[in-house]
Amino acid sequence: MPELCEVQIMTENLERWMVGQRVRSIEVVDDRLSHLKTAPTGIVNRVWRRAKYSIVELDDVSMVIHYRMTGQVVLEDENSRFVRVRWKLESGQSIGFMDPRKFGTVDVIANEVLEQWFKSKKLGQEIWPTVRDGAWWENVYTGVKSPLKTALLKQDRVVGIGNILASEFCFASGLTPFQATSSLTSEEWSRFGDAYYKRIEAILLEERSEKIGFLFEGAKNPDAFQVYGRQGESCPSCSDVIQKVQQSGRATYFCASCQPFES
DNA sequence: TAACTTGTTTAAAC
DNA sequence: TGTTTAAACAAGTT
Repeated sequence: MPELCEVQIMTENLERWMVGQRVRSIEVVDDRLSHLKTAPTGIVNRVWRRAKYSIVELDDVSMVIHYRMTGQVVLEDENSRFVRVRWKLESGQSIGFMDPRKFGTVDVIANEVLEQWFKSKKLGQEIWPTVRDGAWWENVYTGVKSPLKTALLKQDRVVGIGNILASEFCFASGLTPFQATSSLTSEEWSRFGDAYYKRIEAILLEERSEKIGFLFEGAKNPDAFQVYGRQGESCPSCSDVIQKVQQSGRATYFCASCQPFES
């Protein structure tokens, strides 16, 4: 479930591993990614993130990685499993795209059309590292009536928030996930603006490493997650119990005391 | 075993 | 038209 924080960390890792290095060959393991067999190799000039994508930029083309549910990039070792494609570097190192459920994608896009390619995805605005204040959030969700938590998942407004961060941000700002987005006051948006950034920073701090712990089998969610996956546990800021409900077909976690809903 | 998990796209509904 | 919701899809885990 890589979202903004995890994609950011994996992008930083790819940057450290690959920039300035020559990709000597690309080894396709999963035939769904056979289009990578003919992808150009060469020096990696830049690695950057947009929304939940990592972009590995060579001279003429970029490889655009989307992790979906279970994708990860790792510096391969003997423990690497579920590798669908690997990039062999001149240094001898191998970068693997591990993806057990195979939902992830790696597109090869010519640099000259990359901007257009992203434009077709109709992606919204970034919320990190640029700090967005309450007025910005209020403005970006103008005209959105759906419940707050559902609205946060709309990638055409704001990118990077997935089902985990959506619950986390609501909790951190003391807002109910069920409130109509259009009914939030400026004061509430202001609280949201203060809270979300701190949550991202805290999660980045805890998760930043060569491997994202919670993405691996059997691993526990980070302590930095305050409500996600914690149904039945006690709320970190009061004595109430964290609840889990279905909202628009997705799991939503919240504390009814800290995030009261009065309709 | 079948339900559950997710981000994204498409279709349908409002 | 713009917005919202539901369904569908991928495949492995429980």
